[in-house]
Amino acid sequence: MKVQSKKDGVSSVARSQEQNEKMRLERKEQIMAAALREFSAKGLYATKIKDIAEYVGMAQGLIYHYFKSKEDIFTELVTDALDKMNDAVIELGKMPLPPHEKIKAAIKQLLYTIETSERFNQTCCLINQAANSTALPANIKEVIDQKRDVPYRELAKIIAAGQQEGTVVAGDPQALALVFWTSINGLAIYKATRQNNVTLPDAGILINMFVKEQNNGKN
Amino acid sequence: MKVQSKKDGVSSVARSQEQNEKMRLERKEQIMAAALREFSAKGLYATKIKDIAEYVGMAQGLIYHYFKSKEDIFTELVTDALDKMNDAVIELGKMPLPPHEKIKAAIKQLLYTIETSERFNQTCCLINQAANSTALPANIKEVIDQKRDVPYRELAKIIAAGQQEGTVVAGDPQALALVFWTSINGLAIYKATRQNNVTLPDAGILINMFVKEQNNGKN
DNA sequence: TCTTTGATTGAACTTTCATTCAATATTTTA
DNA sequence: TAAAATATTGAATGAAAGTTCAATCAAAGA
Repeated sequence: MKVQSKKDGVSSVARSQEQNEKMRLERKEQIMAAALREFSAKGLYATKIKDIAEYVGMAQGLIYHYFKSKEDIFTELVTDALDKMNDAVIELGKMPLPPHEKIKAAIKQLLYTIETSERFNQTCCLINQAANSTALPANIKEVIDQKRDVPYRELAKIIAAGQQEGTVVAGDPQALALVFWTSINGLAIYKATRQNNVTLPDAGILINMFVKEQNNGKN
Repeated sequence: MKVQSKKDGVSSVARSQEQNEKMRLERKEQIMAAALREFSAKGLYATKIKDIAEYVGMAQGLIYHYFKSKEDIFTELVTDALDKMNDAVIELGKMPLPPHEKIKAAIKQLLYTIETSERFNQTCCLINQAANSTALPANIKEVIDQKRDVPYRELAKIIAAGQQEGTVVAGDPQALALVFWTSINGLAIYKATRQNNVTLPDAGILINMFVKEQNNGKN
């Protein structure tokens, strides 16, 4: 029975087909984590491959063993981020709750995530950069154009449903959804760029902006 | 009496001391307008001097007759933008109106500006990029660190005063100010990046988020 | 142990700019 | 009109950075 000593200290029975694949994915994940950190802080063009490689602790050239190009890393990060965000929003829509409770739950969850997850905030920065730059390669722009409107649309549906029930404040659902997401996004970015003592709004403040008062008891 | 024929078609009595200075400033203004357009869409590092020069219709080299460097243009743009924004907010604070009316006026004015001024929206994009990038040269970062908190602080004061009077919604003033500006900023950026049919929120929607209902009659 | 495969390195290659500069054109002054 | 000052051009320069590659190392299979 052969035992392999791995870099990460894990020893196991040889099973290299899968093991190799898994290690490769772990390595890619390391690179992507470093790239997210760098890209979210500096953007695609101010981030150097050298920065990412140094952060991971590998030679520049090795990056190209795992990714075709710098833009490729960026594209993969942005695609993943948008997909996860969109999946979460679609899940929210499917939850067995009345619309205003969905909104309350979303606000609480999002604020908690902003408070606790540096990675989430970095991801918001990344999406922000990607969505607001016309300088990106065409393939990234396609991905963005195709995916970035989903949260607005889904939330607008929930808001419209809540207005039907009389539990959500009046106003064009699209417009309200827009304000909702720009706020959340802005808060995440604000937090990401000043780790120190940031006063984030209490969930109640945001809930009051979207849910009618009588439906906003503490729970 | 000598008559000069100018590029811009203006003929006038020779008075070159001032005239030259004025022409120089006009030229700088042209460059800055082009640079704002490019920087706001692409960021500092994805924007090439060639892009700016082409947009103005001059040779690359000539840019350096008017500015020391690319970063210099960026710095000047960001400084001007932050100063104007801060001046406007401070003016708002001094207006002879009760706090909630200041907020209502600000929302109306800002939404109208977002609706009508492409330049304002570009400026928001520029500030957004500048404030959220750690990749900028140190001197720009100093300018930003020093100036970017003014609108939050000033608005928080107004909000706190309104709460004293019972006309503004409850919640930490800092946090409310943060939501206010992230919303405004987000809307401007949203508009800037999709010129087509964007549904901006009605002023009433935003006013209801910050001003108590009984103080929110149409006027 | 020997071979093969994949991981890793770091230097070399190449391209892309920002910036400089010598030359030219234009305007102003005398 | 001639000299001086200013504006303008576009090519040259040089540095920075993305990407490639030949060589080395490490692990796995036979």
